[in-house]
Amino acid sequence: MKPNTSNRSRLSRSRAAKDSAPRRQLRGERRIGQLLDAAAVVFARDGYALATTNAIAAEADVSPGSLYQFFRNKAQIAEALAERFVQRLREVQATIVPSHARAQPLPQLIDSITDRFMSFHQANPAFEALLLGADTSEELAASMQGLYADLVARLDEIIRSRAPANLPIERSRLIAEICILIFKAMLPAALHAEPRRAKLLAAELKRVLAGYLGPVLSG
Amino acid sequence: MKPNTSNRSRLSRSRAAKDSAPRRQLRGERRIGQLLDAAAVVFARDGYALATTNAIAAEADVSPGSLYQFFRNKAQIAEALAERFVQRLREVQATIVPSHARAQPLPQLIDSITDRFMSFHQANPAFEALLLGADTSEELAASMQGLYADLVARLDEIIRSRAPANLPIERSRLIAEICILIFKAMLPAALHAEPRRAKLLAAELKRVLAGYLGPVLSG
Amino acid sequence: MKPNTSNRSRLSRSRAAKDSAPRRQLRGERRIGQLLDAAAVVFARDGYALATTNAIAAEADVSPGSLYQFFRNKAQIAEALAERFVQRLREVQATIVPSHARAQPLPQLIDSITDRFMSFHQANPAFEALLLGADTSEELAASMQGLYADLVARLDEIIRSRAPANLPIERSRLIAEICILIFKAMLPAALHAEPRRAKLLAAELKRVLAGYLGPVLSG
Amino acid sequence: MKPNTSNRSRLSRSRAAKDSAPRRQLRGERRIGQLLDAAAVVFARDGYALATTNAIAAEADVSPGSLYQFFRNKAQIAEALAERFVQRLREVQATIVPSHARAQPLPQLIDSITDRFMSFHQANPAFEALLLGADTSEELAASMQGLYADLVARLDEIIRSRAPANLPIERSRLIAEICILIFKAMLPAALHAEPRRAKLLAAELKRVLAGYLGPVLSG
DNA sequence: TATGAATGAGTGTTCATTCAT
DNA sequence: TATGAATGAACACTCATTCAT
Repeated sequence: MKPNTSNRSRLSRSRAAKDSAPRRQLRGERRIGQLLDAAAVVFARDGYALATTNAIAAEADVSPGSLYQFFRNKAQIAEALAERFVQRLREVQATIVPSHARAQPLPQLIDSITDRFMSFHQANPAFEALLLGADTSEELAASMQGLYADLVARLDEIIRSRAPANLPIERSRLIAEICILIFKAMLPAALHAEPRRAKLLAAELKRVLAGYLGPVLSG
Repeated sequence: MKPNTSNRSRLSRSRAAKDSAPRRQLRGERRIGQLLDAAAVVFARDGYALATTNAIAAEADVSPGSLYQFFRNKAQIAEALAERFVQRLREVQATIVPSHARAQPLPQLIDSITDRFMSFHQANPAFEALLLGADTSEELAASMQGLYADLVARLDEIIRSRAPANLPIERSRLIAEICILIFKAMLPAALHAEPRRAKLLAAELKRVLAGYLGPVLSG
Repeated sequence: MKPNTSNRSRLSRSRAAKDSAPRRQLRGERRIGQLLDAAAVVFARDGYALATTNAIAAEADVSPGSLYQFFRNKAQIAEALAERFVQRLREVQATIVPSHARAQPLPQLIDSITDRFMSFHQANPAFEALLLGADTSEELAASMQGLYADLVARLDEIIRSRAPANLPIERSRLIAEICILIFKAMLPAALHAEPRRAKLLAAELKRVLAGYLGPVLSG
Repeated sequence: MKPNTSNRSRLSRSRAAKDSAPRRQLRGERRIGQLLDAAAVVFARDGYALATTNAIAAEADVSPGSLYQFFRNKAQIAEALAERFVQRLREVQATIVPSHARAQPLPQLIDSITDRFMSFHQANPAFEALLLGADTSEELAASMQGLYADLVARLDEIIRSRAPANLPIERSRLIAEICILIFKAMLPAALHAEPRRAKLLAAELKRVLAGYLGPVLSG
């Protein structure tokens, strides 16, 4: 969310006195928002590799030059967008309260969690493009990796809260990772299928997870 | 397997095979092989979208024009490569004998099948790029779709051979599809991980499948 | 006259014209002018088919990319150039006043009209390349067709103003078309000949037209 | 008709003793015939500039390499084809007997001549492509120029045979040239029009020529 | 002599990025 | 700060021509 810092910090310091600075900054944030919205649309439509910065600028109703006022390059747009998704995902995660999680029967828990993430993806189709765009920058990969680690940690926490105490830490972490991998796997199929099939796939996904987690957790 | 036919067929049909023709033809086949090998390297390295035909030609130590003697365009290279993978995969499939499959205990069956496919992917890393390259041509997509359908059918057959007779056909098909999806999901993680972790992931994958299939099959 | 609209319209509509916008727009128009001038030179020199967009860009002292900021493709350059010729030709046509036309003796009328068009072609040698480039786009063909229709209509009008009232409409139209065909035919010969011969050819052209129109018109 | 002479003469001399030489030569002539037929088809279809040597070779059911055994380059194919047309045209010309020509009334004479040439063009559509392909080689241009000169001379002869004796030579030549120009002008229009319109145009063409020649010749 | 693979400069076009205004 | 023209290297692909066989 602080893109192109190297260029801007020097400037912003020397202008801090002017009273129009905050407004300008605000305008900048709004522009960044516009651009990320546009990027989300374009990435979702064309995929990361085929998306063009000009298309993003056009979608944002902004000149190509303007885009580069806020982002160093195409990769950084994806990174910023990923960061935004991270924040939104954190909000989704926040709705999963461990204390609740412990109280529910397993199938119900799986249900509620998968449903939450599924609808997050439905609402943010560009996230998938970023997730799958394997050829993006290292920084984006790192960003996604961070997000992934967060998710894993969260899920790990939930798993551990229901698992027998003697479950090794490495194993619970691995299980968490696997669950996310499985989810990621079924996501594109479920998202792009027609509704009837999508429902079937979602139901099956839950069965898979239940079958996997059942033996480990207290059901 | 006879690429760029459109350019060549008119000639080849009406001309009798001369003395040196077979050798020349051989040279052509070898070139096609070289080119596909090169394409596999480049696709695996850069992904389909970022791979350039010039890079493929260079990797094959061939001029760009030469490449187009055998392939109509970039997409057709991917298609031919996919076709090649399809054939290799069919060979892998052929080693999975249903009668054997019925005789084994479930975990062992899962083991042997996943190991086979896993090592196929290890040996053919470009296959992943084609599998994931969402923006490829429709024909390639169709080709991959055909391959996918074959796989599903095969797996379905095995599942049905072990499942209770009253398992609805649609459900066994769906289960087969899900198994493949799961496998596809874990593939990149397992392939790109360091060996120790790869082994862990593979083991976990088998647990997932066992957990999923166990309740359905007699095992 | 607003080339490459498809790329630009989305932006330009929703953005208010800023202070320096008109100057920039002016620069754009000037560039378009430069490019069309360059295209005229290259088309005249090499013909449409052999003319390359890079050559046009080079002739205009502009990068190849720049050219595509204003024109979608090679065909559109030709179209824009044709449009420009159409406008210039319309101005030429405007100098042919029907009332005058009626008053003059036939040979003098033919003289003035052919001279006008002849010098138009001398001043715009690229027009010939476009007129003759059979393999150009459909849109260009349509554009030229429209121009042709205009010319025919104009000439038809003049012919009818001098012809006996019972001359069938279809016939006067046909005569107009023939006149233009003849003119078109003699054009390249006259344009590329050395001045002395050019004069002879022009004189002969007038005789041809007079010989053709004389019996039909009251002259 | 002696293409690529520089390469071949040396060879053929040293092989003249072998008794299979004539047969080989015969085969060569046949190949050249095939290639020129193919070139005619392709030039007529695509125009000179867009025609490719590979397309010609394919149309002739011959390899690209073979083509270059007989022709130095693309331009030379056109030249050879032009030469062939010249010969065929000479045959057409031969059917126009000056003694007959003198005996006929002018309109009838014009009729018979234009009809002959018109049907020649209908039978040899590639000739038009060569005639119009302004961007071809200088040698082809020269070839066409020679053909043109022949035609002019022939027509000139006919004109002079009917004209008053005091008609200056330069003028009769010019008249002949103009007639051919006019014919050339109306040709494409007439050839590519639908039959009804083609007939109208042909009739009009004759009127033009009659109107032009009438005052000069004894009708 | 015939083949068809091989060449490589060149084509039209794109697009991430920069720059003058 | 915003604009959009400008850039130029790169891309997919073509084709006249050559060359090994």
